[in-house]
Amino acid sequence: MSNIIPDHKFSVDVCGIFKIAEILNDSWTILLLREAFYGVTKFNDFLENTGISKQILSNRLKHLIHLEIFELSIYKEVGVRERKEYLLTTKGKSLNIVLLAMLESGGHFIEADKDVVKVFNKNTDDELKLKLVDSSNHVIDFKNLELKLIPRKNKE
Amino acid sequence: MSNIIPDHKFSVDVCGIFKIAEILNDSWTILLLREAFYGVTKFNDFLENTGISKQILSNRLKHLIHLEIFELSIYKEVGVRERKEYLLTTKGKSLNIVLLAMLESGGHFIEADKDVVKVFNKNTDDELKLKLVDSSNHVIDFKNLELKLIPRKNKE
DNA sequence: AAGTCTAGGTCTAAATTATAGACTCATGTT
DNA sequence: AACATGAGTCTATAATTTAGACCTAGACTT
Repeated sequence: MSNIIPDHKFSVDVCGIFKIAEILNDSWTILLLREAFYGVTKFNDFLENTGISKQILSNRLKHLIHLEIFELSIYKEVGVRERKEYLLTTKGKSLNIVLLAMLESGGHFIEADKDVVKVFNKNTDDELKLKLVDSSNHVIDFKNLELKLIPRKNKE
Repeated sequence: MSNIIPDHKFSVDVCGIFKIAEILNDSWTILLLREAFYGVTKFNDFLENTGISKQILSNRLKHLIHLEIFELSIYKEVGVRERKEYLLTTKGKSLNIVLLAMLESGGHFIEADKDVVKVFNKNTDDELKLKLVDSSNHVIDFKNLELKLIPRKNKE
């Protein structure tokens, strides 16, 4: 079987992949979210960690705020000038699953002789993988997967 | 806690997220992979389903072949001209987890009154979610997660 | 009080990329 | 022979990115 999600085709506006494609418009945005998930919040830190230009950073942050992925927060410590922070909203944090999937999947594209970052249970040191689980937390194989369109329209 | 992956910061070339950012250079690439996962294989089908231009489609397909995500396959049925197919390689299929994460997470960005696509167990109709599981397939909460750098360098 | 430093930007010109649409070219069909 | 189709390429225009100079307000130094 060639494709993982066979015999399904949904219109563009009901498929979350399309929404994410709109959000992750370019690879800078992915890198900014990566920084955010690593805990970065400040303009200059995004700048230095990613090598993005100020112009693009400014545009992308505005866009991500507009999408309610980041929110702007001003914080002030005594004796220090106030600083701006770009914080992930709840909606923004919901993207963590995408970042974790990228971390896991991207490992396959790192050269075999390079070190690689993986995810572990910090209590047991067991390596963790993303899998599909049902409502009882049982792992379900990809081949038993089906996509369905859930209607949410308010009709009158 | 603000960030899901606190107190970690790895250099760019050991983090799979960076690799994926390189691969998903623009949103067309995400949409092409989406089509591929839905089973599309032909140039013209990618063209019609996504609205991408021929030029960009041609470039992106070449790039994805270079990355070993797609492979070119020629197939021929009797009495019909031979056709080209762009098939996902094993490496390409390893991106399915990212697409599934996008599907799940992207649902949060679809307007509340719009229909939305979700993932189900086709045998039981139970809704499926992506979660981190350990080697015994036990679900582990995000807050018990830790990132570690796995050395793979061949030293002599 | 004058000058300096810093965070978080904006402005500008040049280089790069994207886009639409016309064109190509080989293989099949009528 | 004429036409259709798949899978592209070519070209000119439009839009984006990039690097780097410039800006501004608040705090610090002297």
